[in-house]
Amino acid sequence: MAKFKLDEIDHQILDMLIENTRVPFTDIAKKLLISAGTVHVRVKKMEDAGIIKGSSLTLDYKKLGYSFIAYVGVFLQNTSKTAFVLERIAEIPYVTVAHVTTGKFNIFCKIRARNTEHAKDVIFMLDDIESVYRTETMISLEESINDKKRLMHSIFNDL
Amino acid sequence: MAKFKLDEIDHQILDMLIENTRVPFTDIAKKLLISAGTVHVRVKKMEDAGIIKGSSLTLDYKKLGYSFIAYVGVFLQNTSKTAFVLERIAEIPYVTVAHVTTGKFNIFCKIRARNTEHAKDVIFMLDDIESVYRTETMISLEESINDKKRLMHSIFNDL
DNA sequence: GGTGAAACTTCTAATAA
DNA sequence: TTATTAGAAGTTTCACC
Repeated sequence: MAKFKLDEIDHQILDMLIENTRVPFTDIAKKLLISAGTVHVRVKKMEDAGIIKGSSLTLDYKKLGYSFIAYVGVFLQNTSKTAFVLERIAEIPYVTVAHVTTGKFNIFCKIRARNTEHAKDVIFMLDDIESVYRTETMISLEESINDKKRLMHSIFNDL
Repeated sequence: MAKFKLDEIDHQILDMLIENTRVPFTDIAKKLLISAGTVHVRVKKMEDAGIIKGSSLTLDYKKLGYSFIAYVGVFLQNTSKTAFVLERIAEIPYVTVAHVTTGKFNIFCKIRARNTEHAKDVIFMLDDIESVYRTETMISLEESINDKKRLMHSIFNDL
């Protein structure tokens, strides 16, 4: 898995696209004092290299009635059942992320739900999976950072 | 905080944009058998309503040399210092998400780093924050779900 | 609400440097 | 590698359903 050598121009293009994927290439070109064609070529190159995997909308889940976020640590009776349990977890749509982890838990999930009542249902679904021994829930009271752009800056200052 | 009433058309527009924000409105229009103008108006409405907060790129952090993900639970000596600690955490760029939580930990973070060595540095930075009592790290061995689209389907089937 | 077409903007690929 | 250019494609507005 190679590291790619992106120069300052690539970096700045990513920067602008991370904030808004629909920024016209012509705007990017104007700001960076290069041609729109160049922006196009570079974005394409990063897509071909797989650095840019895609793009997605940022939605306001609160406005959609889904304001409840919790993290759930899952303990398994038997670690060999990890793959099986992951498959079952993948069937619960309100589980948005699941990681196999070292440390306290075997599997670690993030869930998004309407409210505590709904979250309870989701957690029960997790508890009901065969070979899940028990779960431990951490309810998010407040989300305070989520800064992709700043991470990118750090990454680029490293390279 | 009002719930918005999105109809099936809005839902399908979001669906397509979630997968790729640069899908031309003309393509969406063709698929949904409506005019491009309508797509434009509806997207604008959802933006104005704040349901669509923005858009962002999905990058391959592995290819950028950042393959290490861990979750870190933070214990505070004094809960009243939560805001202060969050500010300090916000200064560490490799911490990509932080939540104030109920349950075991006071604050719960996700970090992204180059490797174990680098992660250790980041965790030390967390440990060094005044009034952080101790931390507990869970290293992600494997990330297995991250399906925004499926969540959206569930949300829409609810409404 | 939606449409369709016009006017405007952007994209993209080929060519040239 | 980058810039230019021109035709293709997409966006946005608006008069009219």
